[in-house]
Amino acid sequence: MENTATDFIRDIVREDLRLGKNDGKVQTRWPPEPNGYIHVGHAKGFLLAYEIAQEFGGTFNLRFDDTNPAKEEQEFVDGIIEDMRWLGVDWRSVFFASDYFEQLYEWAELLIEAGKAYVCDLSPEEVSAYRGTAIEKDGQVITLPGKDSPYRNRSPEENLSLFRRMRAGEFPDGARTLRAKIDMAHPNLNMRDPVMYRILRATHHRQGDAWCIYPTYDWAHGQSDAIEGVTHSTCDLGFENHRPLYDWFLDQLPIRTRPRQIEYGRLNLTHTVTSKRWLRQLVEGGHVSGWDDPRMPTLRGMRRRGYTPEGIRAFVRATGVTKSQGIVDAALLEHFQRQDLNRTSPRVMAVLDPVRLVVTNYPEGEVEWLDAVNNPEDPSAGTRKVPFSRVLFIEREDFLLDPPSKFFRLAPGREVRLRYAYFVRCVDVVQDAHGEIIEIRCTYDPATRGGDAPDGRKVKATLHWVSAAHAVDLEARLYDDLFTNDDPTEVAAGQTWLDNLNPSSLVVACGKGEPSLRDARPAERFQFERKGYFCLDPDSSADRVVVNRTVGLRDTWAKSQATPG
RNA sequence: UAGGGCGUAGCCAAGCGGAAAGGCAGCGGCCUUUGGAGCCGCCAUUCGGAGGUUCGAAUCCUCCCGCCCUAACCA
Repeated sequence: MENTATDFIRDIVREDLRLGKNDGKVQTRWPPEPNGYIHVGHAKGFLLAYEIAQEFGGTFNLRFDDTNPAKEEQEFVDGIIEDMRWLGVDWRSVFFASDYFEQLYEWAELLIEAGKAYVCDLSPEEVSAYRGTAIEKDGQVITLPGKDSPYRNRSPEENLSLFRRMRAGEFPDGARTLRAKIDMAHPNLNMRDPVMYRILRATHHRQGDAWCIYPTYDWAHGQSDAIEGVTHSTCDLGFENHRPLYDWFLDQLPIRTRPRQIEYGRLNLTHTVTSKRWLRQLVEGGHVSGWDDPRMPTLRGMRRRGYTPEGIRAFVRATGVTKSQGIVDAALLEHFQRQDLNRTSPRVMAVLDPVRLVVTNYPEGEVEWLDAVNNPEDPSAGTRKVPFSRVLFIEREDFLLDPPSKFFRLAPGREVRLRYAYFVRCVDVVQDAHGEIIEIRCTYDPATRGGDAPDGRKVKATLHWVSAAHAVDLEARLYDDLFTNDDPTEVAAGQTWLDNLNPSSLVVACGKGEPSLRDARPAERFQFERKGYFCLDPDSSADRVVVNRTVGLRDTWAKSQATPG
């Protein structure tokens, strides 16, 4: 794979290698919690870890961070694996933090025996108060120094006994915790005797009811990295101030390898949200059709929309790896999608807003099968036959009764080319009682068959079209930004972030497509000439063709119309 | 408030003491049987601000300003 990318994390890996750390090995991992489906932001995370392992001849593993049975489900582990595979990522092994519960438990006893952990009977509110959690005072937020828990000085023997009874299920949920004995005055709140175990009776998706105490993230994460032999443990900036704790735990344990946590800024995209909490609300609130709604930034949403794995990877790569927190313009994602789709998508003609065009001097009942190029970017894609006949459909917006000067398309008396077919000249227009155009009447020049005029005359426009008698009906789902503003988390006074939803993020059009579309398979991608990239939706059936617009073509004409002047 | 981070063009982002890469967006033009694609050109006298060190600073030092994160028995 061609990837000369470099960034501060790769610099660290390179330097560690140069210094001979970790016996010259590189091992990375990606540790999702199986509590939802993954999105582009996650893709940045695992692509980074995966590609680093590849570039440095190392190992990449997938590990599910399943330490909270209350939120996790098998459905999501399956979904995450499926989505990662689709993006083209693979791994040496799939691990589960829950497989380390016994080891973690033993290590916890080790800490207790060393006087480094204790069982605490404080309630969550009390823990928070003793910790010196920030409070508001005189309009100012202040942080108080922490106070020792009254249970902090229990003997190792008593702690061990209590901890074993916790595991044995002798106490109710939430009654006690095991806490690390670090420093209640530490400026980093994470170091003020963090909780290592909580009592929680919930059925774990893999462990069933084997446990009623569960390790917290902090007590499980670094240890899992160490057990697996991870050398470089990447995560997002949100975990920066957990690093001292990550290191502290590792310092107490008899481990053979020493993982290093490195944080990077997460990927945010304009006009969408990338937070499982918000995405879940969109799904559960019915604002989208599901986790795979084509407007969702989830990998399955993007897949259904027709985005290509290559395009997504190129996009993620282009955004770089830094510690700054930015919002990347969604136009960059679209750019990489168009770039990939342009060279790979077969072209097809489809009309999204059809209006009848009758070629008055073309023989009734006659059909010609004309040659059309499948992909001008790829000669090996070959050609296909497209039927031409007397009655056609063209795009309603390609005709104007009274065109402005810059409008090159069809108008009364004007001649244009029908792609791969003939030059036609508009000779008449039929309107209904409301002035709505119901039929455009043209004559064609038989000498221009294929689209070239032997006399060398030029036309200013080439239109796409379909033969009415041969057309397949299309339900075209046209997507726009899910949210109207760049950053949907910015909420106007008196509103919620849901008020930022774009009411026209989905528009359904009833179109007409060339007959080859009848044989399309779900997920198959096309370029509808002059309109955009589309793919077949799984909602399609034998008598219904449903397509999703992945992304439109760049349209400088529409743009110039949108901003007159 | 404390602790941890971050500030280079509209958006990402290189740069690490010798004198502002690149991509996206935008704007012109060429070309075109997709107003697509492609091609060419333009787009930061300046790097959050102010001082200082230096022959020389986006890069080093000092102070200031702004923004973000954390303060769950979530991850």
